[in-house]
Amino acid sequence: MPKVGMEPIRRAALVKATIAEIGEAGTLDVTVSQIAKRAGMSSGLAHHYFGGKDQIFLAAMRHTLALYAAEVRGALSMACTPQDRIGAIVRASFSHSHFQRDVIAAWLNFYVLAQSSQQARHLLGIYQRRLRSNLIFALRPLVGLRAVDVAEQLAGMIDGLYLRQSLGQSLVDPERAIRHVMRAVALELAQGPSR
Amino acid sequence: MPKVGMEPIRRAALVKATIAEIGEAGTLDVTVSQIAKRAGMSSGLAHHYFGGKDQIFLAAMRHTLALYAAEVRGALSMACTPQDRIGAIVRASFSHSHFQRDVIAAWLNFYVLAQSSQQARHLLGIYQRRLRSNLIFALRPLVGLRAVDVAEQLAGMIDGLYLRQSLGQSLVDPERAIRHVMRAVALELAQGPSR
Amino acid sequence: MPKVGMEPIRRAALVKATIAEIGEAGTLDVTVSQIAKRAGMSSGLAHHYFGGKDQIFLAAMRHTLALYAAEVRGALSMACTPQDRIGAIVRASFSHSHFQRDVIAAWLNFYVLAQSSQQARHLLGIYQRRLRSNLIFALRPLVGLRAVDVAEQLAGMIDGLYLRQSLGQSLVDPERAIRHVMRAVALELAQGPSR
Amino acid sequence: MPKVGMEPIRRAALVKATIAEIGEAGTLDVTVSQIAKRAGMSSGLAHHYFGGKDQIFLAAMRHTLALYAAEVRGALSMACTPQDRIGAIVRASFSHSHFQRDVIAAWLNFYVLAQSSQQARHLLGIYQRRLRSNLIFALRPLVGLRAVDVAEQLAGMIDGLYLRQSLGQSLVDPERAIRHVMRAVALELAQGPSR
DNA sequence: AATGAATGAGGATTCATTCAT
DNA sequence: GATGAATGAATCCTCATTCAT
Repeated sequence: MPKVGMEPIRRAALVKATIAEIGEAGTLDVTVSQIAKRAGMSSGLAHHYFGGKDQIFLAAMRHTLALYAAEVRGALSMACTPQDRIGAIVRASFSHSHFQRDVIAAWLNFYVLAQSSQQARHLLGIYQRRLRSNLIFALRPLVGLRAVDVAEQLAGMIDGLYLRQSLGQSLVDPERAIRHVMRAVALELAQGPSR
Repeated sequence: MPKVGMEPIRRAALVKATIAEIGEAGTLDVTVSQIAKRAGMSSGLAHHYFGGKDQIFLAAMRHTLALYAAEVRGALSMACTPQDRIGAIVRASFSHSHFQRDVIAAWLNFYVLAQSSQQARHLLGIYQRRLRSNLIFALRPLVGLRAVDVAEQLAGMIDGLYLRQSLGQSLVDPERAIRHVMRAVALELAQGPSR
Repeated sequence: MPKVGMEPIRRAALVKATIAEIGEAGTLDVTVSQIAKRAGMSSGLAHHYFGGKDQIFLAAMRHTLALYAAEVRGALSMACTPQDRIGAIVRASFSHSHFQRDVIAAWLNFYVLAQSSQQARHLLGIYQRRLRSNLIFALRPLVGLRAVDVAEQLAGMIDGLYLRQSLGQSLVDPERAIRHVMRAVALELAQGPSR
Repeated sequence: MPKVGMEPIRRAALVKATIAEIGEAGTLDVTVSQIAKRAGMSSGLAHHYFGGKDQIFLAAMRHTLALYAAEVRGALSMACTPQDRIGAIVRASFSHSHFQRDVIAAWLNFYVLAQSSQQARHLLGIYQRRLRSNLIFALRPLVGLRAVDVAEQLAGMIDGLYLRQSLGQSLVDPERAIRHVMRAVALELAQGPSR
């Protein structure tokens, strides 16, 4: 069964399996064996490629964050006006691929991991700062000095609405979440720029 | 060494130790022995009183939620106007006792626990519904039909700003969080009631 | 089955089992489970008392060294003349309890352990220095300045004859080993003191 | 990349790497991968050539023993008198190539291996018997019937002094060891032949 | 000939839980 | 009521060995 050039394929399979497994269990308490099995390989191989459970988790986190970042970047690239930019960010945050029960649960667990893992904290910090700066950049022309405050407000609302889905008994509804955020944006914009 | 009437004291000590331990570790991966030791007793006794680790966690969660609920209730009881009520809820959500690194981390972990524990999910559901209904009740007179939407918006913002603190490298700043939420409230109220 | 005050008993049983197991296997490649089983307890308990495999090995080594030291001390306490002292040391080195296939094999393995374990090296260093200084002390009155050289010679012979038994197909013969060493001693003493 | 006629080169590289690795680690707990890597090849190839880890160890041992034997043989071939023969054996035992920290550690580990491996024991037995018979042969003309006893004495001293170097914190000093053994020889010879 | 991908058994270690005292 | 001794299942990780390429 040994093949050559399998490394990227194996790694991708493991990352995907990790997210799925965490999402399904709702916990980081998944075993390497479970992950490996879902990815169609032995636990030994998982260790071979990643060196340990921690590294597997971090890789999964990196992947998740990268997917999100790519989604935001793609949406932003098509935005012409500041208003569009804000909409792009919000919509990407609740996009189909990002806004699924499993992924949300994994994301939540990454927040927890960040409490005890230096590296996880670092990764999540990058996400948070990027979201913040993307928002500020888009808001500056519209609300001037209030941009920082509004960005924090919106970032909080995005994260919070996202988080609250992890428990939602009802089906997740991205449109509803998007509408909530955009409503707050509209009200702020209506105030015009500060200074 | 056996004493009578110790049960409530022991239980309280264990609950407190559990929150502290989870908060410090940033994880639910704390051992019963650690918790018991911090509470000044043997692990066996912890089991004796709670029956198992899960029950200890649930008790800690119940306690945390009850504290928060009491804080909200207390604040609400002094509020006269709808506006006051909203302010009371927001302020309670970021109150001193509730808005500390340790407690926030524990809270975050309870969200995670809720993914895999029916009972934890139930408890957290109560919290979410209560927050939502408290907000709706206060908002109804002010924004009419929009109350539900605004309540969800605000609940999301509260949870999100709260959550974002768990990673914040900077010191937690309740006033700033409160200001963000109240600003959104003000803008909504300025629209007047719908219908 | 839990009892109180078992710790010293358990520890002693584990130490004894460790030496027996190493002796029988001829290797440090024995599992904690094997040791624990031979000592009549679970592997978990072995860890509980010693904290890890390394610590178990070190304890076994310490015990072995202590036994030897006690044997030497006892023999020395009854020696009146320098000659007696030398005889006591040599005889203790090949005493019944010390000169058995199992114990010799364990001892040999401790030498190996000392190559990679700082602590084991430390322990063995103590043994070597003590043997050396005991010999020098006894030899000084008899051979004067040559004491150091003769001590090293004898120490080497003792260790070497001891070591060679670990492979001996023939039955180990302490008397023969003792005779070899004492013969070398006699020849040196016949030279009289230097300077 | 496959080449022909590589076998002897590969085998030699592996043997050398094995001794170096064991010497460095101070343990037989080295992996085949480590050895293969040091020898500049894959672990698979190491298995291909030797069939298994045990065989690699045995080959390394055989090589080490052969080197020593060659050294002794070479030295003996230039010895004319029985005294010279003894000196040759002793000097070879502490020759530069043989008396290095790494090699000594490997040698010690081979002693351990001999406890659990029939074949290793066999190899070491050959070494021991050869040393013994070489000594007896050289001693017979000088000490007559005492040859056997003296040979055992000297063999013990050689092995013991060699062994003690493996722990020596001080630099290894072959001259000193040689002097110790030769001193014992001189004293015995001074007694003249028995019977 | 050579690689390194892949497996899977084995072992140290941890920990919730039980229970004799 | 209280302890902590004791168990054993569970998990991470390592590594010899095999084998497709």
